[in-house]
Amino acid sequence: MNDVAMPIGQLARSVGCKVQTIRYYEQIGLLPPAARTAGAQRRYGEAHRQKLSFIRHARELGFPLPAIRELLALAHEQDSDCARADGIARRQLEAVNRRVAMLMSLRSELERMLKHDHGNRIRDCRVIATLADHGLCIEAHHADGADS
Amino acid sequence: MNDVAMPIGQLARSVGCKVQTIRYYEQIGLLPPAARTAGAQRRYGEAHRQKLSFIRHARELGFPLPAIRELLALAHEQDSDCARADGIARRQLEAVNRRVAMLMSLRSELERMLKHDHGNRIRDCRVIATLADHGLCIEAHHADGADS
DNA sequence: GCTTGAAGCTCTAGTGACTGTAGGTTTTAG
DNA sequence: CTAAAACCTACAGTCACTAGAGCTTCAAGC
Repeated sequence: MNDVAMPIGQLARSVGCKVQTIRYYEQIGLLPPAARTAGAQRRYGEAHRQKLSFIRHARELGFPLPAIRELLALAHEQDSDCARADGIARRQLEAVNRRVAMLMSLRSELERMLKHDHGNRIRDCRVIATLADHGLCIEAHHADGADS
Repeated sequence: MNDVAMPIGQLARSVGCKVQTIRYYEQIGLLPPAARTAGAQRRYGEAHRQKLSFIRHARELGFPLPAIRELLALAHEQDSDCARADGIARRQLEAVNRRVAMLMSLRSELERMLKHDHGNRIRDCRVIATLADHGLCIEAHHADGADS
């Protein structure tokens, strides 16, 4: 294993993210500053790789960076209570559940829009009509929080 | 019906969005500029309300603003072909399907993380462990990888 | 007609989580 | 020793809003 002295590009490839993302994480203090060569290039070891991997994995699960920051702090204090980490994950699960539910209803509406589209002219187009008239929806999706 | 001369706040409430959002849509040219009172306040009629409703509905369905812009243009030329609108909706459906699939796998991992969490100390915490070790995943979520 | 408070106005900056670009320097393979 | 790839900093841009400062206008009650 090339445990030490890994340049940033190699680290990026090894965890599947962009070089700039790593620099960004360092900039906002999510990753500790890397060691530098005489020419000021970053060099990483296994500890950094693991931490970055943790961050990326949590990001893929949809955790926002503040939550990840908290999880990282928690992971460091080995004897602290698990309940906080548990709570963060639970909140994340609830957010995921909400998003899934919303997307499923959106999907059914899109499918319905496409299935019933008989006209080949805009004035008969179900897609446009459905979007224009909220009343044509089966379900109301205007839950609350705008989601990205 | 107060068909004409509706101020921005009332319009915002009637479609369930923020006042700033409406001004933003006007600014980026998604909504045509409103009529103004002598004192330069915006006043809206039914046509504006319908257009804004269309936009909000499409946003709730996950359409990005450029796609909505295209749909609005399409809806205007009443005799153009429906295929383009259809294509946009179809692409959107595919995106929604991908997102649902991803979120479902994320959900199952989050549930697994929480279910198997027996330790009440961080060192036994499944949540932290799962995030730390990518190998504990059932499925890999790293959709695309610019890997060697 | 006058007052008052809610609602409106513009303009600017901030959000989250990156991504891209310009212009220069360092490393590394041949 | 050279040339190309990878690296560096610093800053601007993305998307779709959201928030705030500091001011003006509107509508209702008296």
